[in-house]
Amino acid sequence: MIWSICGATRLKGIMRHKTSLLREELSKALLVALGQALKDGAPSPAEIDASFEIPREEKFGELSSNIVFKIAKENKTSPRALAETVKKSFDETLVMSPLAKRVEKITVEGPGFINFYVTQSEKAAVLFKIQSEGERFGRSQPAQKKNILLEYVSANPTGPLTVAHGRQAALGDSLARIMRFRGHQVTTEYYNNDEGVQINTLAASLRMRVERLVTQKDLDAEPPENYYRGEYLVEIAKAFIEQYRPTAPFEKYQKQFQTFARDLIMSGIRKDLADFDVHFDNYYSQEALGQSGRIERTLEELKKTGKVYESEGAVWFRSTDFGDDKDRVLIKSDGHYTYLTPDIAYHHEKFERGFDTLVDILGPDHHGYIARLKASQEALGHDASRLHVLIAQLVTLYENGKEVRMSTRAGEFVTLREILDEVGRDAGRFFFLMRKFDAHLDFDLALAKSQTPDNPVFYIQYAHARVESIKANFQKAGLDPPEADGKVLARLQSPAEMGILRLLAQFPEIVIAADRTLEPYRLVPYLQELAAAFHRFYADHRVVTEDKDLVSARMLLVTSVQTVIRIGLNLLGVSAPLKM
RNA sequence: GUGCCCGUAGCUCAAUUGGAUAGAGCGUCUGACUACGGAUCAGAAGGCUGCAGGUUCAACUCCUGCCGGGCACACCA
Repeated sequence: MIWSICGATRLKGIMRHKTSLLREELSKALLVALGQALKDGAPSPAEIDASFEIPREEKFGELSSNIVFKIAKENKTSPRALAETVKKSFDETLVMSPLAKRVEKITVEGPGFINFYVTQSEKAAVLFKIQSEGERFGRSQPAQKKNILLEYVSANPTGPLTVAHGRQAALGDSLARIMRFRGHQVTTEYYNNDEGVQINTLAASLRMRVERLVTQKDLDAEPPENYYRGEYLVEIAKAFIEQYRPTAPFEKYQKQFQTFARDLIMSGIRKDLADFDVHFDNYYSQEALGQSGRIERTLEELKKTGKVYESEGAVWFRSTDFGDDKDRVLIKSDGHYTYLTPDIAYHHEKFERGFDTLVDILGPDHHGYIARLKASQEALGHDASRLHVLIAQLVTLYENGKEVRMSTRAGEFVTLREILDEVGRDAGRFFFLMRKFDAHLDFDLALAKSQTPDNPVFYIQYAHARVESIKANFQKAGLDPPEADGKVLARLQSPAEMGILRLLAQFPEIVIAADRTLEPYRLVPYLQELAAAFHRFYADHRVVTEDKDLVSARMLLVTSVQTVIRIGLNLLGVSAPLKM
């Protein structure tokens, strides 16, 4: 049970609902001050709001505005001089304003930054907010609620998931969590390439393995170049033999070859994903798409746009009209579709299902694919800027400083399953998400496995567990439930405590940024910093003491840290253990 | 050759998307436990942000040209 939301804390504060509005209040006050300083040519409220930022360093206050830089020139004054005038005017009105209780002072620094410093009670008020909102803290309403289809992993069922897919899975799942947390409507989908050339190749590869096993010939020979060559197919071949007891001629099993490996591999993929705690709302079958006739209909629609032509016996899409660097084949001269064609129909269908935003997560080999896919949707009348294609870059595994070879032999690779077995779900996910998805990722297996403070996952999780033991200690002491009001919270004064308050207040902004940029990794350095601030506090502040008010205040502080760490880890898909 | 991404401390990466004295972790060196979990904490050293120009009040960030690395450039999927 979560201590803070089971009613143990009584909030007597009267400032509970004020905190979120401070920025707006300051915005208004600044506008007034600017109006007096300038007489005409004052910026719009939106411009002022956009000029606010959270200063990197604590000594520059809680909020900072760079508005004067934008308007000093057209007003023929220096930024610094304008800022001073604004400050003067602001100070004069502040005295009589209700803001006086919340804003301690404003200063002009550097070339003209206007910095706002808030009062201790204002800073501490974030604790009320966290206590009352609980697990929903940080969930600010997006300006625009989106209805998003997030497609990710979508690995061909021709082999087990690799580390690369693991990264995509971690990224997609975390993004879904973040977007949902923010209030967007999200549907997750796995596009299953369950028919086509690669499945035919898979069938042929399986047949070869079965034939070799049954006839006991060429068992150690390298499979042909274009076949799937992984050892996993030998296992599948054994299962096939177990089930069908095949005998020559093997042609008669063609249908079984076609589906057996595919379905077995797909169920393995689903199992891996489930163990990685990744779940999809839909699995979308390409085979079903083909049978529905949608591909043909989409082709007809494309033809009507006049962007389709025939040449050299093939059917082409004039994607160059939409910025692609060359036209693309839709139907090969042998009559088969290219890979692109069903995918165009699939994305068209996604838009037609009513989603206003599509997000695809693809591997780095799909880089050149984006332009043509966007071109096709543009041609079909969709807004291509609503299709976001994220390319998750490659993962290199290291163990004790040495690279773990991705392919020692043809068809051999490190699987997601191995990562799960080696380092576990939490560390696996965390490490996959630690870096920007479009940057190459170095994954240190030894570090991920280690249970020392060097390992960022353990460092953060430990902070969460540590709060739990403080709570246990508090209960053991048999103290009354903490009571909190402004007077009690005023006891939080030390730099370590103020640093934590500052970080807690920033959490909502971090979530917004992660959502806007589709970058879950932004939570990682934040959580590391929050955990570090907590450990620092812990080192020289005792929570459970004889001082009743101080105990209340600090209990509120540490449980708030625990709540925010839990929310943050949860958004990454990493567990927040109470004991380790 | 063309297009996209990247070049920041010895190593792995940040930098609020154009803001203030470029920050963390690891590694190196020096310290702290009869206290709620030392699975922790404090301190030091370490930089011409690949190079050269340009735009700006302000450039790691944007523009141009080089140098170095990665990826993509199929009637493959």
